Amino acid sequence: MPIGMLSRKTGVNIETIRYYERIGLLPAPPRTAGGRRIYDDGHRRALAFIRRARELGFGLADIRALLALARPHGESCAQVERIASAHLDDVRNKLADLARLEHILAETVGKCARETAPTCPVLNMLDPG
Amino acid sequence: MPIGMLSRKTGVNIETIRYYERIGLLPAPPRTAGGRRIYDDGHRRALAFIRRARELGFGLADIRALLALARPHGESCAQVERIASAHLDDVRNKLADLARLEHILAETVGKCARETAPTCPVLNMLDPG
DNA sequence: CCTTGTTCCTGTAGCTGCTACAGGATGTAG
DNA sequence: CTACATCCTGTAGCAGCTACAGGAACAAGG
Repeated sequence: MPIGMLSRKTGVNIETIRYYERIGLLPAPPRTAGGRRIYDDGHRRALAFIRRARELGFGLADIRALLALARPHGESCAQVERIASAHLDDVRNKLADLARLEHILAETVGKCARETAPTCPVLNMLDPG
Repeated sequence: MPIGMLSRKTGVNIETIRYYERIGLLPAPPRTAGGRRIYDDGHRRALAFIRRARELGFGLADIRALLALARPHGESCAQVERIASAHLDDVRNKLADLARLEHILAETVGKCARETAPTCPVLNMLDPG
């Protein structure tokens, strides 16, 4: 199948597919006589794998490692788990940061609605006096 | 004060201060005869403002707008509030996304610990079968 | 066979928000 | 007067794409 169809099937942008090939994340497919890429179902699965991993927030370096570990099926689960739980830690840290953010912002914007302050509550919070 | 002291006082990297100047976020200070930047307390306050706003997740475009609105004190609070609450929406969306992520990852990594699956649970979830 | 329209190709540059050099000039303390 | 810290400019790099420009290839209709 040509790149456009692969793009439609996986929901990954054509430019992004070529980008993944360029950085060596997705294997380069064979070409037609005219030079167009022809993909098979193996490529489709690999790209779908990458896409799901991206949706879960894994970085491309992690995904590269995961793809490598996905080949010899069976023994390397411990390594996979290490990558995944490191990423989970990361996500939890970001979550905590964002929650703190949300709290402060919500509070400050809330003051705007109550309209009791003489100066803008948002600028007030940002201004170091 | 020279740039290094400003950096220490605000916790903003020297390179970042120069970067802010280059993109027109922080006004260019006067220089010594030898060409070194000399900052005053106004610069310090502006930079501290920028820093707090960055910590709250505002983008540089938003900060540029906020800085402009911070000058004519008093009337433009509505615009400030619009920027802040748009950002708050953004933060809440990201928060929801991350929470979903966290849930899926935690569940999957949890399966690894229970060790009952024949194949790696993480790879299993990523693999589109 | 020829045209039209779509798809595809390569290569480069842009985005955000910094950070990290290289290679040199300047300021300050002993 | 010499060290040494601090500063200068300019460029290039990071993630992870996205958006062109300028051209070639293919499928379908006449």
